[in-house]
Amino acid sequence: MTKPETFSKGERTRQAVMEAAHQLFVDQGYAATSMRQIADKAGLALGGIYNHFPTKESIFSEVIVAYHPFHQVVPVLKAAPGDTFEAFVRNAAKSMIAELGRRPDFIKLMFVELVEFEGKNMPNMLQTIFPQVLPLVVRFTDKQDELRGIQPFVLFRSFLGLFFSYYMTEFLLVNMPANLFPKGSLDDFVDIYLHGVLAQKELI
Amino acid sequence: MTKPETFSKGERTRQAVMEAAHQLFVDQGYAATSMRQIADKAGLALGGIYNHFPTKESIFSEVIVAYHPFHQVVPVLKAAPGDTFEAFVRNAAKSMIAELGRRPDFIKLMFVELVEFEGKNMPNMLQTIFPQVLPLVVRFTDKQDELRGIQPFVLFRSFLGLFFSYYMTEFLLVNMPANLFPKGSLDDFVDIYLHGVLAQKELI
DNA sequence: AAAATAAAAACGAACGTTCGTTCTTATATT
DNA sequence: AATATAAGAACGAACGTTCGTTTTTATTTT
Repeated sequence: MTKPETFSKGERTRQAVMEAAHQLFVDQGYAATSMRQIADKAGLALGGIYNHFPTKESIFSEVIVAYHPFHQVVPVLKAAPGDTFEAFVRNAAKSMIAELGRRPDFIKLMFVELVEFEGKNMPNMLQTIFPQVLPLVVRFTDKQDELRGIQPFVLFRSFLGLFFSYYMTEFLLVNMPANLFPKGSLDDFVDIYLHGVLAQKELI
Repeated sequence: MTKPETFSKGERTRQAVMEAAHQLFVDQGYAATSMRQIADKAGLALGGIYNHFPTKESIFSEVIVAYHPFHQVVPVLKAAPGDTFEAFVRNAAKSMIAELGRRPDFIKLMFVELVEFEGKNMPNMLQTIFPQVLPLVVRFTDKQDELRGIQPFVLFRSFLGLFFSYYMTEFLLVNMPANLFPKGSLDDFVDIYLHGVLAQKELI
């Protein structure tokens, strides 16, 4: 008598609504997406949605939480193996980019929230995730002896910033006409970061 | 009789409409901003707008072009002084962050466009700016002898990425509750970048 | 197992409101 | 006098939400 493997009818359409809404929000933004579009895409009538969600905003709230990429990214960073700082960075960067790469919708979703809900009291992606992400800074403190005495927070922030920007530009380059900007390799970025923070010593 | 210093009445209200629209788009996004709000903020009646702009979209197009931050950033990067690569990077980073800091609306405006107009054929900020930005890569090629043999494009992209992410996180941290993340200093980022790309040698 | 009852879910028309745009009329500007 | 601009009422379409009702699913009673 464990958790039922089969979802109830209600639960299934609830999921369908959220998935449809997620796609539309990512494609068009929040305000430009209508309840009718959501209903059509989810395959039910307009009024039926309101058996599962009280308002349009509540759908967005739940989508934000459910499709939060840190559900995948945080554990990956937390568990990235590596005896040395270098090994950790190489593994962590690769895993993080790989996980994010599976979620090309993430940036759009984050931007939609930033653009259309900033200032309103909504479950904020960044605010809700910072408490989760912050403990990861320990992984940048316990190998201090190999580094050039940079503050752990700066280490962490530059790590996230550099590789997030790699992910973001990679995403943007895909949507560019022609290859104005040649795609790069992640290894180059890892290389730059490691040379940037490690004490002068041999690198692999 | 050169260009008139005094703007005609029409030109002045035209500017007022654009400024009002810009503020509202940045605050609320495009779809969530109504023509009536724009009219109110610009201080004229709804119908009056249509003497100057044919559609709401046309207002957005012109706002995008007029408020494009690269009008300030590109020249700054192009002219950043520096005999050595290190001096150039230090000056360029500082100037770029300073210029962007004067335009906290930029990120929002870029995101609004990305979120609400991607796919539609509009004057795209990134697409129109890449041709302008691309020539700047030469500043990363003519000092190759000081560097560790990294491809110029990778140099450039990691430079932009690292410092743009610095700017963006600085922007986000301001809108954060409390100081979950301590603010950093730009110098740390410059330091990391320089160690990351320079050949092993003394740094200032 | 069958029948009766309750609960959940789906429907689609209709509500009042707001949207972008157009139109007509009045007022400044030149 | 001619032109450009402002005003604001009017338009139909679309918006999010509510409504009463029907249909489906689940639970209880025989």
